[in-house]
Amino acid sequence: MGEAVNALPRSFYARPALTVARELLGRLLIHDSAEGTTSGRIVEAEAYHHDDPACHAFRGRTQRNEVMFGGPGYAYIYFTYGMHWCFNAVTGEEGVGEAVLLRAVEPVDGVDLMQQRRERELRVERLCSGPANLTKAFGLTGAQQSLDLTSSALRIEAGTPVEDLGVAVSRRVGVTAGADNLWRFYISASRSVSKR
DNA sequence: GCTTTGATGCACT
DNA sequence: GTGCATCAAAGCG
Repeated sequence: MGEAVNALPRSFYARPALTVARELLGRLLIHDSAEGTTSGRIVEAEAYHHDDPACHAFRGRTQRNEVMFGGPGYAYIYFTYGMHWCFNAVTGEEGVGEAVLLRAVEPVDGVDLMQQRRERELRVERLCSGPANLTKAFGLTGAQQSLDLTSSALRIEAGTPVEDLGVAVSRRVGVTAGADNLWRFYISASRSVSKR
């Protein structure tokens, strides 16, 4: 609990969102909470490059997207559709405004806790399949806003990077602006990917 | 201020 | 495959 020696360093995030999104696959997302620890292997991520109309930071700094400009390696968590939380890792240099949306992980530790939080879903491979499913199973809300992913209760460790051959690319889910960009990456063999 | 939209998930057909 | 719940932030004027 609380150990961050294996967490990916800030330099990992201080690169373009496109690069970081692909390289986050296979990594380990960990959240230590009062209820216990949950962790999972990242199997799906989308890049939101600063020069992209679909990116929350595209039109400049606002109260909502402030964290995206605060430097790489921090958690950007936002509320959407009136009921869902989504979790991003801020990427690029400070002041740029871009991030990677984590869309799905394969549960590793804390499966019982995830099932309690989800209440509904019983199949393990689907507990964190989808950006809002993931945040619910991990207990992530605005309370974790801007936590340091390199050294806090919410962090990402090295895990096992995937071979290029195991990575599939597609359009991002639910995006209208910049829809043609193939900026969604996922591990094609994983049962936990949210959409095919 | 007032309206529109959305990086969704789920129930239902 | 389709429709809906539900509301904060952005966009507009």
